[in-house]
Amino acid sequence: MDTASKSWEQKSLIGEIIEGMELAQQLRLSLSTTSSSSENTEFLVQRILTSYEKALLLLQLSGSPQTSNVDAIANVPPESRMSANSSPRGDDYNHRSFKDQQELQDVSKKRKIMAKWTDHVIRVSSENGIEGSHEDGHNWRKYGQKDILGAKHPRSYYRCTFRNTQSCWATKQVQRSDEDPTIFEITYKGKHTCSHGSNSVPPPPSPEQQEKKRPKHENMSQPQQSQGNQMSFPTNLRVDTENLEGREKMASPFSFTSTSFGCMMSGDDFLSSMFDNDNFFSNISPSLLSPAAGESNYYLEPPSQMRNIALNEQLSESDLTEILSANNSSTNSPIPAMDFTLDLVEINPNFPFDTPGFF
DNA sequence: AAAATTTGACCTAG
DNA sequence: CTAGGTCAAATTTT
Repeated sequence: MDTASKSWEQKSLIGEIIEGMELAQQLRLSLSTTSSSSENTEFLVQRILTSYEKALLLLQLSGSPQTSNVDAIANVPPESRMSANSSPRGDDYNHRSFKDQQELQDVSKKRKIMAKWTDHVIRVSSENGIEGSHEDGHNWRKYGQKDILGAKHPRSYYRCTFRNTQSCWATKQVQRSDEDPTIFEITYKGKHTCSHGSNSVPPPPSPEQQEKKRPKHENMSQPQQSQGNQMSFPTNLRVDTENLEGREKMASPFSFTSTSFGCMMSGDDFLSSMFDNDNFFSNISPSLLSPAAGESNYYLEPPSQMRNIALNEQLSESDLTEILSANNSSTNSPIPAMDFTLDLVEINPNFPFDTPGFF
């Protein structure tokens, strides 16, 4: 009950923070890569900030017990965002299953919310031999493969493993580059609504090699925890984020960009500016924003459903500590209502936090 | 046995 | 009709 929801918040929060961390690392990598486009970095920055915003929100919410977490989040947006987006269930395949009578209704509903989901492409190249490196921290299940006209390699389709359990409609497509077999273009569609931001089971990263699935030269002797999945980007792995969701959204990212990391701005300013930002709340629960969503009554499943895959995972200690200490040094804890007790230790005894002044 | 992948059929937009 | 995307049964992997 109480404990349950609490831990739900904690999980979400931690998930967000971790994601932000990972993204930050990607950004760093991207920055160090000679060929990083500003678009690319901007995109990453935006995502990072999003994560932190959400985390902050969660903190806020957990501070004020009145509001029921999610609802609160959904309502928070005062008047700024959701101008052009808020595109819930834009899924493409709801045709087959019930095309009897529901279809009609569904269609009318769909018209309303038909917009498109986030969509971005990144190019990943593993120039060394590190395949399976592309782990984005999510669990994907392959559901199809298609030969594409003119492309030498087939395109594979993945969707979130938790699609059914948590109605997470995120999907991605992976296409190997024609000439450079080392480069994969990964197109992400939709946002993850599942509770597995990046922490979850050790992802057996094996995106797209149907031709040669490298056996496992694995060593399961890692004394520590498994770790090393997503972010352990080998230095020669290039991630190239490219597009985007063609919208003006990217035009003016944020006002608090560069500052936010080293030392976020102080309290109120930060919070208010984060509300000014846009569309994030819209992804939190599409269904909340558009009741029309229909059949699914199971978005945001009850806490009970999420097992405790919580966070006993793999954050590379070194990195984590790095970031934490960085924050630490900046000393001003920006969050006003920061009484949140994040007992990571309880959740995960092995958690690498040695940082004394953690938070 | 359960979960994930393969793969050809099926569906829809253009 | 074609190409791209998805389904779902069969198959493989865990």
